[in-house]
Amino acid sequence: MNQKKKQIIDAAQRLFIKKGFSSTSIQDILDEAEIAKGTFYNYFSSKNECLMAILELISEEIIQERIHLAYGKERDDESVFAAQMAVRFNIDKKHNLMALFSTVRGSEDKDLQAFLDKQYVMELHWVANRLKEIYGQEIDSLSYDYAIIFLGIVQQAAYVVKRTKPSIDQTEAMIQFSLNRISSLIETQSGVGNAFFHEEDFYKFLNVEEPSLDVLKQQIVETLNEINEARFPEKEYYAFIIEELQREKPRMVLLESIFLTLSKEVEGTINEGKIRKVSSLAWRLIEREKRKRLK
Amino acid sequence: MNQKKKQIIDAAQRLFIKKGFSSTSIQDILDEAEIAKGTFYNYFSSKNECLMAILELISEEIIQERIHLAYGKERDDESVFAAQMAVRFNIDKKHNLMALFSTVRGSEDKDLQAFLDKQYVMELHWVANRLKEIYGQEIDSLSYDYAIIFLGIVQQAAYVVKRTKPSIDQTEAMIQFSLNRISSLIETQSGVGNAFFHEEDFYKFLNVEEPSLDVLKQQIVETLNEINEARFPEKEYYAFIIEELQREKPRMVLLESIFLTLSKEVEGTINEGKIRKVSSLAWRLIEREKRKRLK
DNA sequence: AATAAAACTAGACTAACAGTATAAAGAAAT
DNA sequence: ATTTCTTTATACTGTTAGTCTAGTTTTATT
Repeated sequence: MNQKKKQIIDAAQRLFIKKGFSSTSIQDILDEAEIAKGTFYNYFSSKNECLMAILELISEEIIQERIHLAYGKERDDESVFAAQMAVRFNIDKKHNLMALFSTVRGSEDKDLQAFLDKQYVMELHWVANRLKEIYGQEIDSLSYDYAIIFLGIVQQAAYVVKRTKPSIDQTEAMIQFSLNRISSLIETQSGVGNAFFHEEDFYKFLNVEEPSLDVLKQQIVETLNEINEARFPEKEYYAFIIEELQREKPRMVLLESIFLTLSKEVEGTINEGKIRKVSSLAWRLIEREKRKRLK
Repeated sequence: MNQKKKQIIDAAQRLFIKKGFSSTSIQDILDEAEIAKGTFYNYFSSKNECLMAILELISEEIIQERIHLAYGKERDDESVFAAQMAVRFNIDKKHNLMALFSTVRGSEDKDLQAFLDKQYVMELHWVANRLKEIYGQEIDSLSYDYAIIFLGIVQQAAYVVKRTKPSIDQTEAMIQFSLNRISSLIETQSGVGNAFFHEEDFYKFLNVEEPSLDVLKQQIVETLNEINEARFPEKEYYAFIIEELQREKPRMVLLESIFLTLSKEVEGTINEGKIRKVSSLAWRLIEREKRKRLK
């Protein structure tokens, strides 16, 4: 990411945390970032867009952290899932984001609304798939029902906990509470009744086709090419990844491992952002491949 | 309620529905209500306060409607509860309030936040008590857990339904879905494990003591006295209520019936608002008495 | 090194807005 | 009849988002 843009985002984030979103004026951001107004509007067309950029970064951070947590562990390990769920709350806490998110939840800005809906559905997909991995493929048709119920419990519990016991960190306990309830639900009525929610519903409302595997691959290669320059020591990684993706059956295990190393390698460098992006693309690819092979 | 105040609230509500909360300026409200700026600030110190007044009215409307639905029915009738839950969604729909509520959910205004928290906790209390009535007093210690889970499911489902199938009215189906899940949860694990949430937690965070029965009675009498003027035909009702409340053991069944008739009687008159308020106070009183007698 | 293109700065400017203040007209109460 | 409260109309202050322009600095290209 561009240095100025990063500078703006950092400043904005500091201020949003400190003063809240709506009490932070654009002028405040200009002062904090020590840039001119024109520069700001060169990168963002509004405060909302700046906010979206921040939220996107955080979202990538969450995905990244979840990958690390899962690495090397069994996919049906419930405690891994619990830890992965906790990531969102911890990162929110770290960035004091709760307030930010809710600021934005009720915005009347169409773009922002669409952006949040999209993030929400991505989370929903992820939860549904993880539940399937943990409780078995037989819950398949009900996995979205369960995902919605689970997210409902977690969010509601978080809301209440935050207001009743803001001092103590109850994140773990709260997630465990929600997990107990959802697993109790799943165990007693798996396969019973019809699903109320279906995967297809979400594609429709997101207005996106699930991208094909080939499209995903191409996006990864493209992004890699953008950063693939001789002077970087990670050059071999990039070459390998691109090569591997061309294969008939890319060895996903290898790729997963490479991305993990790579994302540590570039931590703090200029490429961090792009690698994070490419890595989250790759993760989706890997997920999809695994699912395909299960069927 | 004062005529000018009502005029302002009506205008504001129309505009909030039409244009959204944050896109409605105070000037817009002045134009719509055909009043001067000074008048507005005479009644509300900000747009937020005006909004709170609107939300409060709606909240009373919901309580009122729920009372009507329950009247004469068994307290453990699940379908009554389903209908009562639907009230909130239908009224929200009627006033196009979904947007309004979420607009406000993330506000950084302290007062507004406190106001919403309070409304939320009142809803939570109500749900917890209704669940106890429906599924038996033995779920007692867990009733807040269940209430939170239930509200979580309902809200999440509503959020998703609104985005996936905004055209069809799925309110009933969605509530039934949530009810099925919560009753399945309750039946399979009632009495098992410790409660995660407790009634006391909410008193603490609301910074309110649960008002004593006497305080409730007093509030009712006071409000009644404010409207108890000779020229109103409902004079006998008021006198009777006040008298009945003085008794050692007020006959709650009588009072409930009187309030029901009374609230119909004053519909559309100048006293409607006050009666609604007094009626919701009385309802809490009646609830409390019934609970006391069960123990 | 010269030049062209871009990114950036500083600040002026407009328009919308919240909220305060005031003076005068009108209504209600005593 | 007089006082008190409410309402109006309008002016004023101060803040904000966003546009625009003219000039400067940085970066890439030849």
